[in-house]
Amino acid sequence: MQDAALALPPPSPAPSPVRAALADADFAPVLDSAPAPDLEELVRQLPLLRRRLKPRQYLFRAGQPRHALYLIHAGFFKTSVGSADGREKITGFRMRGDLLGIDALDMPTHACDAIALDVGEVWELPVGRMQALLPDFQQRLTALLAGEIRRDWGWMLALGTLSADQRVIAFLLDFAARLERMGFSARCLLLRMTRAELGNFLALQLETVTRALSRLQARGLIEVARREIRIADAAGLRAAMAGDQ
Amino acid sequence: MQDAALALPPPSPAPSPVRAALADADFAPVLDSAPAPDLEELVRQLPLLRRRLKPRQYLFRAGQPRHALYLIHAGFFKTSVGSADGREKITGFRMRGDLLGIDALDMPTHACDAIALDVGEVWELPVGRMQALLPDFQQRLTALLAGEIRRDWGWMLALGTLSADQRVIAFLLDFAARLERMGFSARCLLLRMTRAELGNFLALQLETVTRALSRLQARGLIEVARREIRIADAAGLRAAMAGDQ
DNA sequence: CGCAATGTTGAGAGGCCTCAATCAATGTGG
DNA sequence: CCACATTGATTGAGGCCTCTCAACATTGCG
Repeated sequence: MQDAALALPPPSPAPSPVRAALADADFAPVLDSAPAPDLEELVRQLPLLRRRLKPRQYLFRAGQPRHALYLIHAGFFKTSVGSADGREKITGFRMRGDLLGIDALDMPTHACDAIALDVGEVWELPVGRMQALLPDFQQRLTALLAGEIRRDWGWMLALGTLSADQRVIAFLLDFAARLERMGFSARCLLLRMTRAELGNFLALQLETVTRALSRLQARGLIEVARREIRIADAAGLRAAMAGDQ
Repeated sequence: MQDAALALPPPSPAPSPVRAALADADFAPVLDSAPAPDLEELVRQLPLLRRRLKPRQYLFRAGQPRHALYLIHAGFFKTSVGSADGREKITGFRMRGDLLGIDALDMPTHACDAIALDVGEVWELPVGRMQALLPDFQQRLTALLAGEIRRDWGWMLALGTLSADQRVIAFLLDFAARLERMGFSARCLLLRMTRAELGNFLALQLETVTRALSRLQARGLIEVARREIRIADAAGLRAAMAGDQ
């Protein structure tokens, strides 16, 4: 659901059984038969520790002891992994409703860095107590983990098969779809990350991101003003991502 | 643990708290305090359905109903995802001990294709019954899911920051490490996949893979004979991946 | 044995990277 | 309140790595 923008058309009436299984949206009707409420809705009453963060502040770092999971209540975050020789890769941009720290559920310490991109608030979920309070908490964790895997695979597919312009489009469409799910406008995006961070995530140099945005603007598909991006022609973007360069 | 080769040196005594948290090996001592037996060991007695596959045969395809999980008992497999417009990406090469299908645990249908690279045998694990039989089955699933996420992140980092030669080295070292864990030689690799499949996984063209292998051979680091690869200088490979080009 | 699939190597082109300069926005201190 | 430094974004020029297209060798199989 989160990456609906990545897997374009609906399941094709194609040769092999089914394709494009990455689009969780295809299965939404099935899953929604039991109207599952938000995790945030469920834990609203609980006396959770709430933590506020300033821009650029670390929520946690790889290697630090893992005390709990963190449900994002407000703000935007990035998660990243690093290698010993200094290389670094942003693994995702996270927003309200996302759960941070699940990737290290089986470890005593965190496996990635989590950094606030602006002011943010997270709710601390103690895993042990949660399982007692919410009977299906483990199920939810499993679903979130599996969903993260599919999301990662979707981006691996995108980064491995799309050109620079197409990757930027894929990001814009995905970001717009996620904002829309949160009730914001899907037309007017306010990027919370720098060009360098966007390039890191998309496996591009920051100059290439800038140039791609300029090209898309020149084609009349978007309007760029620093970190504010208006989507002028969503259909055109989708076509440009699937069709030609 | 599976990708020890990806995250090179041990945690650095560096500026920020800790780095290189991707190396599960760092945590092995902690986790091994409770000597966890293989999943295969645990289910050996159970009356599981065993399925044999021929080379190039699909175990399952994206979109097909998910009946169970599949524990690889013999052979090598690849998993891949596809987009509606025909792009495809191999998400991993799987071998004995790996569990196939967990990425769709929260869905009624599979989220990827699983294809045997040679003759193979899988054991069918019915999720529902497993949870009754093995009290910590859910825990194991969680660990496997989280491990897959970290593994994916490790490769996203590699593909996003390494050159063609370095990516090939990363693959060879990872493959060797996994074979060694299974009791095979870490010096003599028999690749089960074509150059095209390897290139797809590493986000390279097949010719680039061939050229990279040739260059590594010319530098005396490996010996290539079609799909048989002898690692002549493991330390040199590691240095070439971290250090220079 | 001949065909198909796979792997290797070469030549050329192109997309992205690297290096560099410029500009805008922000905030800091005198 | 403004000079100044800092950060981030944009654009240009040139080079290199990888891709593309092609030919050829090798292996395996019907």
